[in-house]
Amino acid sequence: MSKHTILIIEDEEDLLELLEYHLQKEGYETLGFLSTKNVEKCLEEERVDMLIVDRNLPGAEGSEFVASLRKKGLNQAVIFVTAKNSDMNIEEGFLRGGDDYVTKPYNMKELLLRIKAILARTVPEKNTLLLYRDLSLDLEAHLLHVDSLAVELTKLEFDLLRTLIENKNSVLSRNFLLENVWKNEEFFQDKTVNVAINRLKSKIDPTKEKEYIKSIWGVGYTLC
Amino acid sequence: MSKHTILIIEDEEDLLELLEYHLQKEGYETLGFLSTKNVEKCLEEERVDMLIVDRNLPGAEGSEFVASLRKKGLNQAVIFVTAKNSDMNIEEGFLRGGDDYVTKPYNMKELLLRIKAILARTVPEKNTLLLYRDLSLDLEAHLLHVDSLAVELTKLEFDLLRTLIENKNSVLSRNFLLENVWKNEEFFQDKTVNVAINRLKSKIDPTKEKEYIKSIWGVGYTLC
DNA sequence: TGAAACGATTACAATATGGTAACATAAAAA
DNA sequence: TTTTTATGTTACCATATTGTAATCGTTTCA
Repeated sequence: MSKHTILIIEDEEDLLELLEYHLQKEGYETLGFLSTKNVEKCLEEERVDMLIVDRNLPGAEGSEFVASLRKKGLNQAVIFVTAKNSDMNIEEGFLRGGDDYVTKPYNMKELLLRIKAILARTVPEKNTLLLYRDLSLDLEAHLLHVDSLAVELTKLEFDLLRTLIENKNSVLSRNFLLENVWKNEEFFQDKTVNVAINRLKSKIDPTKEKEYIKSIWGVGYTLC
Repeated sequence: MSKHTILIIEDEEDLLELLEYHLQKEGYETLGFLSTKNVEKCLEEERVDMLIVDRNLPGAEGSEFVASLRKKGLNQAVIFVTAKNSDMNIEEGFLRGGDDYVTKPYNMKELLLRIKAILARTVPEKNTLLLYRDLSLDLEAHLLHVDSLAVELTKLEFDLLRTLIENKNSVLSRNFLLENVWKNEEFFQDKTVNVAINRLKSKIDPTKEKEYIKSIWGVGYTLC
């Protein structure tokens, strides 16, 4: 799963760095800005999941800036950060399209928790993609793309390829595969695996140019 | 548009009344409880859009109660209200499925703003249509338009199509559908789904030209 | 080098799964 | 009440999938 990206506008350089440090430690991508300059362009070019905006910015008021972005279709969640904490200002922030409001000095742990809670609500969960070379297996949609070209697999072939990718650094014995893909190793024979592997190979690589699956003599199969 | 309904669990009776008063003044329906007793039953029977929960409840810990509800499938947003404000407790609240955390004594205006912001994110707008290709599902009016032509669906067919559209990027197993559309997966058989899908298909695409619904052999159904 | 063991490939048959129509029953409408 | 509608079940047929066996090719090792 790819990382969430958080765009931050904060004019105090030290604070921006500190915030970016903590967010990156939590596994987020960050895009830091010291002013609203270039932010719009960045939003057009990058996929951004959330914004953290200081209201006190040089030359612009953070919540007004966000309000103008909202008018242009910004849909991502926004957390306002500010030293101001009078009722009036909090209200303005929410009315101009804020999703949360944190006042300085803020507790970093709390801010991180708020970010996490809001992202959980606003960013739709990505489908789990299993990747291997130019293969991309979408477990939800039950879809395989080979070099971004859709290829149809049967349930057995799909499960087999998934097991191979999930264990891409091991050689899988026929017994292991019978246990994990067929679920009943005693009922079938080793040859069954051979044939299934073969069918899978011919679907994901009909011209036999790419050699995804290698057989290890006397041991089993593995991705190579 | 119908009112949003907010369920409140707060053991201080005065505070509960005050909160209900303000929420009602803002146009919300409220369901007040002095303890966790009967809350589960109420959630089963009433449509609730959000919960406000005090963490300090007689005989139960609010966030533990919410965590247990989440396990049973509660999906609505929860705001915790509490006098506690140590980091540790805020963290617990978020980890147990809270969407926001407000400490007493709280500013009523701010709480109302937070409620509004969260509802805007979590409750799908009633008037929005669910769209898929030339299908348009109006959840309020319980109406389907196919290429702007009205088509009548039964409740079951409607729920089925809604579930398919809401999960348009996933293959849905018959069990998933029995759970989510029929609500009682154990009572019915897989074939029931086949027949229902079939009836739905013939209503939305009687000439079988458009192929909205695809069956994935051995897995389930999906929109294509 | 040659035999044995193992893997690849192909064809075929059995099985599992899905589609469809007909029927039965329960719920809603008239 | 009678009639209509909705929906679960069953039966039967069509088709996709997949195990098996037969055959051919390749590797291993004496």
